[in-house]
Amino acid sequence: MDKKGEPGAAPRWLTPAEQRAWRSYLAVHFRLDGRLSRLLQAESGLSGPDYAVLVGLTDTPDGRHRLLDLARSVEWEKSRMSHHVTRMEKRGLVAREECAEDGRGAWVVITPAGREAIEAAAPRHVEAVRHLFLDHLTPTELDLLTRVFERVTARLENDPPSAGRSAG
Amino acid sequence: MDKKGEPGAAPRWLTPAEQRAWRSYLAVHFRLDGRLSRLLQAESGLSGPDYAVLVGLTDTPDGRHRLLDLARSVEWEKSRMSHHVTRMEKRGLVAREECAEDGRGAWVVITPAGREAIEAAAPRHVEAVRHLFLDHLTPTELDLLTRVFERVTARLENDPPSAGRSAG
DNA sequence: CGCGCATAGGTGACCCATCAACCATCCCGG
DNA sequence: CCGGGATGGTTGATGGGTCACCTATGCGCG
Repeated sequence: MDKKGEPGAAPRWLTPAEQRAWRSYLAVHFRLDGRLSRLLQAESGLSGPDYAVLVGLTDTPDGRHRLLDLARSVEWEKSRMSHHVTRMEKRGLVAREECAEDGRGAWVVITPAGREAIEAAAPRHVEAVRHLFLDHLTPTELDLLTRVFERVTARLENDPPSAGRSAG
Repeated sequence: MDKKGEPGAAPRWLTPAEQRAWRSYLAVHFRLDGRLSRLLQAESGLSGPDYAVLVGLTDTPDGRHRLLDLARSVEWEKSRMSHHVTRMEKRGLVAREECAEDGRGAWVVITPAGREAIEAAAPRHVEAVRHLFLDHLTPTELDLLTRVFERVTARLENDPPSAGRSAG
């Protein structure tokens, strides 16, 4: 990461403080991700994506969502959701149902087995999130982190993928 | 994410502030990741992992590392590194060489093409990291984030994967 | 009504990551 | 000098993610 010189386009390398910040972010990102998904898998037989889908489904009273809505709620593309639902269907965690109002549509419904799975998984997962992350922040830090990250997310959203900078 | 009641084991759900913090973290994580890797791919024809490998290789003067060292430097398992090196080898970005000192060993060496690739990619990538993330933090925030994240990483490291909590 | 575009969803190919073996070498003790 | 564990690295199966493309339905407009 620390490259020197190389002028010509004057790349503006990161300052040491920026580097450190960025690397610390990456480190948390990688480790936390790995730990949480391995725990989830080991303790509940669910992958991170499985968990996300089931959480998405349980936030509606009847445990059903249109496929694309569900995809949007966890920020996936429809094709990923379609593939994933197919796999989860085979494992009996969710089911597809036809949609009367819209002939092209499909409902994704959580099955009793799916409900059991997430009800077993959720408390442990929440514990892990606390234990591995939240518990190490003071309330002040938690608050600041929230504000910063919400701001970053907002900026990411009104800066459309292909614009912003650089000709490309 | 907001589940209620469900006593019996008294799961300690997240407080609203904690939920917000956690969700803001996840949002940044997903979006930033997606954006950065798509940019890298589009502008330089490198994936995130490709970039990480090349960066790892260029931090030594002769652009070579033992496979396992390289894996450790980017926090991968050896098998992932082996597979990835195989693919990058086919694309001419790196090469494998036999290791004289240790008969089982293998060197991974960056090729001239690899060097070109990363020298083209790095400035753009750094710009993107700034533009999408660092530029939205004040120096104070940057600093606090660094401290918090370094602390979290440290805790993750001395809390071994299978210990810490919960019977299982 | 019929054209055409937009939208909901599915599919297959390809790449990537993980896991569980596996092989070779090194090194230590006897 | 041999047996065995540790170490360095590879491989193949499998599940997951992305992309490009395809189908079918909905919907507006002339």
